Amino acid sequence: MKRVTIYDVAREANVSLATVSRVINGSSVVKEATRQHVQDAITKLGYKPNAIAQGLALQRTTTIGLIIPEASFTYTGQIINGLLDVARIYNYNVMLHTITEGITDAEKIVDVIIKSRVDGVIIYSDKMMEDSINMLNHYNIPIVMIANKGSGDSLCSVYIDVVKAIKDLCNRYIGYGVRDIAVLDDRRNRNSARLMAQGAKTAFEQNGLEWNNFITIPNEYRSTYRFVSQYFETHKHQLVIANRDSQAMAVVNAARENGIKIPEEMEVICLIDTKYNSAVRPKISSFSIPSYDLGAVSMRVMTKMLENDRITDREKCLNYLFTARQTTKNY
Amino acid sequence: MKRVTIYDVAREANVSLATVSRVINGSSVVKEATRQHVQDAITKLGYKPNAIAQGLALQRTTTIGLIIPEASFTYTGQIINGLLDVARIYNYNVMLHTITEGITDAEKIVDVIIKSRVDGVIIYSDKMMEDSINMLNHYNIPIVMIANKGSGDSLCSVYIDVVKAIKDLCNRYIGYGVRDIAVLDDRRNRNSARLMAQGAKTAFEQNGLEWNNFITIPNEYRSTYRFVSQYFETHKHQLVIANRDSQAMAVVNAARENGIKIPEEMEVICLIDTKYNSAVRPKISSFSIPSYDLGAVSMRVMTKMLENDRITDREKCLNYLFTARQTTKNY
DNA sequence: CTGAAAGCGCTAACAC
DNA sequence: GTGTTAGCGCTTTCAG
Repeated sequence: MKRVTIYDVAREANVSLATVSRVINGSSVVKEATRQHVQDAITKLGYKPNAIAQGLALQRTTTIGLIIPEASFTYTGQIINGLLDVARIYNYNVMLHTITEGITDAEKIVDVIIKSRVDGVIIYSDKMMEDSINMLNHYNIPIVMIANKGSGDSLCSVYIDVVKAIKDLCNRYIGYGVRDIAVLDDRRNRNSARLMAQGAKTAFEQNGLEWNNFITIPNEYRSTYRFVSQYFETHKHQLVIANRDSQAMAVVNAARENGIKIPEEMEVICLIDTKYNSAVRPKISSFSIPSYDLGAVSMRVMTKMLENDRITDREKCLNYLFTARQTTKNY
Repeated sequence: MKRVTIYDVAREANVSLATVSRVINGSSVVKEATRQHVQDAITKLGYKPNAIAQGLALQRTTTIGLIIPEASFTYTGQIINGLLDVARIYNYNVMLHTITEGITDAEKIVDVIIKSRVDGVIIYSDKMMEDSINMLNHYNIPIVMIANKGSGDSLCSVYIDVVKAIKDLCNRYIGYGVRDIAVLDDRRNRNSARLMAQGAKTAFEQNGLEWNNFITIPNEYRSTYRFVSQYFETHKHQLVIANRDSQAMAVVNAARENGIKIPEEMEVICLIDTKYNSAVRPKISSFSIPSYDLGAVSMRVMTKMLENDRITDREKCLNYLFTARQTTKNY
């Protein structure tokens, strides 16, 4: 099927291109009769405007780039859903890029992004992408960071205050008399792990205590489980805070296999929970991160930047909520 | 930063646009000296070709559209990863679209796809989307379907033979003397459930037996778990085959809560397992669907279609592999 | 080997 | 209200 262009429509409707253009862009100056005429021609020919040509003429593509870490869809999925739902409302398309830590070269991805002339880019980022962000910033392209605080001229962010979440949690437990609280590393999201540790440290310091219970996972272990199953042969804590629910599950399984009773002897809490938590026994006590909102809000922020709306808050902090389940005692 | 165009480069290098164009497209006719000269200008100015303008001139965008069902990233994630890895190799971009059954209007998404002028579209589809596929076919745009067999003029598919997988499995169990095999519905993927049932039915028929052990999940139940926890109060099977591992987990949990011993009294197997299966106890015996390959192969097929390579097989069947774990006895 | 010029499909002044 | 026309940035004949 030969692609039909605006010329074909113009000829069919006996008007000029300009008029057709006006009709498809909903300009109000067109006389109703001719507008109808053009509409008919459009449907008759099955004409669909060429977004590429529009993009070239308008210098905007109504497409945004989304960059996410590879293989992490379990916890990025909801973000994407939220983002796409909002994008759809505003008629934006989304170009998806993934990056792999240690493999993807910042330069390469920036290259692709810039060439594709997206109107903006949303990055679900770890600290590792600082490079890309700096380079993109140099091109003056609007950026929204998810999960990382920060802002700038054409940079906004939507994040969850991890530090505060963990700090408040630790403060509560310290209040219960608990002193042995450990934070488990997450090699897939080192930054989040770092923030959790910071929260714990702050809470302890506020109570005049010292904290250095960060459990590092050495690189040689292929999975969290591999490591913790060994770790809990010789360790035990009153409370272990993990990043993802899958890690918390690994902790629970490993601890139990080593005879540690959950939650009686050791409690486990995670920061990010996915729908799998509901299928798992015991259900992990967790924070619910509003992932969907994270995506939806960042896309909305992006549209504001692109439409030059006044942005009241360039750093949007979303709330988390703690839900006690089966891996914590109920004090 | 003002965007630098091919003109700027041409001026800087004291050549014509045509020459610059030749250089960036690697044409071999350019004299090495001028080519170097142009290269220098390009790096000096930080020039990056405008893919939109190229798209308009070449009538191709090196972008493909990917359509997946919303909210299903747990089992689509690997597909996307595979697809993007291959796309990256061939320098294709991927535009992501999600559809929600019953909500997204097929017409609307086709509209968006066509307007965006992608070179081809890959659809991870259930039978539901026949409409969209037909409409797209009408526009003569190359299509690759994932998970659904079928082919046509500009249509290829990459799939797993679910029927065969389940048929073989059932045949084996029938050989063990097992007769009470049930297949659990999946409301999120009715088609897959249907194919599983077909496989079971075929196996039984091949053995001169009748089969009608399909467990339908009524719509009023909000989750598989809600339903099965009730179901297993009054039912028990020798083997239950579920589609997703999360469903299998629900079955295991529900059965146990009703005093049914797994795997001694009832075995459970699922078709699709995600990485969560490894964090769960008991580990579900399952087929491993080569999701990554599903994505990677479809993208490779797509590049072949787009590059007009000879395609030997328009319907590519990938292999599954059964892995016995803790929810099956080892016969 | 390189340059001039037409065209890809559309928008947006500027005329009329 | 509608038409004319000059771009948007790039590729690609066709000359030279």
